[in-house]
Amino acid sequence: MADLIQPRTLKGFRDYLPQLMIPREHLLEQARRVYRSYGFAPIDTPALEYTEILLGKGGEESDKQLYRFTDHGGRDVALRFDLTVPFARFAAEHMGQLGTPFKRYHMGPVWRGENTQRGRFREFWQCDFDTIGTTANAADIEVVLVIHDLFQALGIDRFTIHVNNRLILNGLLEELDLAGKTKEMLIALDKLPKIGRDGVSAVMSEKANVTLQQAERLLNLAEMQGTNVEILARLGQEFGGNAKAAEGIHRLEELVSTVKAAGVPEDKVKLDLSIARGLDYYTGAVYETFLTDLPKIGSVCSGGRYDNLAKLFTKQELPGVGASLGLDRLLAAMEELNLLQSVATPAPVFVVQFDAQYLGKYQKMARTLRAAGIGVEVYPDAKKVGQQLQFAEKRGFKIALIAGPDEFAQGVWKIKDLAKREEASIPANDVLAVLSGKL
RNA sequence: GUGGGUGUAGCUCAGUUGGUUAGAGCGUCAGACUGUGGAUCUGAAUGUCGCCGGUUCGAGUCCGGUCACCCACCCCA
Repeated sequence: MADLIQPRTLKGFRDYLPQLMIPREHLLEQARRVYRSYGFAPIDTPALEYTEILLGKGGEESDKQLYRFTDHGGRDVALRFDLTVPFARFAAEHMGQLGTPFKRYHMGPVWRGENTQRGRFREFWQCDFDTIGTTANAADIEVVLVIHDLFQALGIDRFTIHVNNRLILNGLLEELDLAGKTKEMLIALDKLPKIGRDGVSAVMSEKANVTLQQAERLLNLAEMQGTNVEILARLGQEFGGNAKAAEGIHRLEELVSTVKAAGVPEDKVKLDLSIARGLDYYTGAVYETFLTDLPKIGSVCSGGRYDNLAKLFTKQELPGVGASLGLDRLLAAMEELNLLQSVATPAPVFVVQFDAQYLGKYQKMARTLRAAGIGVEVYPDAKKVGQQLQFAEKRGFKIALIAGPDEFAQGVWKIKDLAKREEASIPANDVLAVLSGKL
């Protein structure tokens, strides 16, 4: 009569049932395939790190979100809240064996103790890819290509990659003698859509003693709208005077033209001077990817360039650029947009157990097909055929194989297309070939 | 972390001004159908009304707390 423990999960932590886990694994497979196709190599790092490793990179906000505790040995430890900082530690620790440039991808769970919302969890997977050891714009450009190919591989066409370059803002701030106020300016500009020009202006003057004239120039930058070509032209006119800004503009120009030349549709990339990204370590290109049909869920793939990722851990300069796919946010978005197939089985072929006495024959056929790479499930009970077929369809099997005394006497199997409800008798030796053609 | 909203069977919801054994549809399971599944019919199971406590003769219905989810702020994937 012991009291039952209530089965439950923590806030922001979720279970994944097969209907969700099957597409989730599919996303992982596609991400892995695309990353590898560009030459990114896999790495992994521990979920738990010394707290000092994780602290002090992205400001107080991310510090507050750390799951932090003292382990059994009295060590101050924390769960990683992204894959970038652990990578910085990793790179600093192993640079000698890695060599540069080094391209890696890393997929795994991260933890953030912040408030939950739609598409915002406390445990979620990121799929990062980064190139370190080079400042070449080619690497910045490649990030866009990877993101594009990734979403294409996932069968998502309605998305836009928003691109900006912090050099432009930094250059302008430098020119306005506000280089020390970068963070305040970013935060203020970020509020533009909500509080408007005058509001931002007011915040700037209050938080950073910015004059109206200075604010005007910053706002002119942040509010810039138009096609990529128009924006680039106006940027050159208005801000090209500063060396840093000019460099940023040049990099964006090159990015836009190269991506286009590489065959990526123009409308997939949008220059957006309003995206700044809160993370302090970005210094050049920044990227955010939005789904056309669900922009409110936030960016599903973001990243940028950082001058010196590993400076906390090594004196060696380690510039890099990369981005992170928010696997679980994307999955939540796809679920909401009905982009997920509801399949509850990873195997396409179902073998009806017509009669228990033939179990050996059923399993032999199943093994033959499995050896050819086809997933096959044999039903465990010799229930009525109708029930088994109903089960098979509900689970999402594509093909059912049926054989009883009559079939075995004739040396054939019935192959049934569960969706079309058509069946045909096929000689036992041809089953593999016929199935291969159908799947 | 702050503010607002929601919380009744697996799912979508109904439950009159607090009043006897808490309902529907869908779904699930069994049977009609001992070699063939989306139809029909018959029957069945399932809820500590999120959880804890309070007010009351009596609470799903009121109050407080708590947990979870949703929305906004903040930040971000």
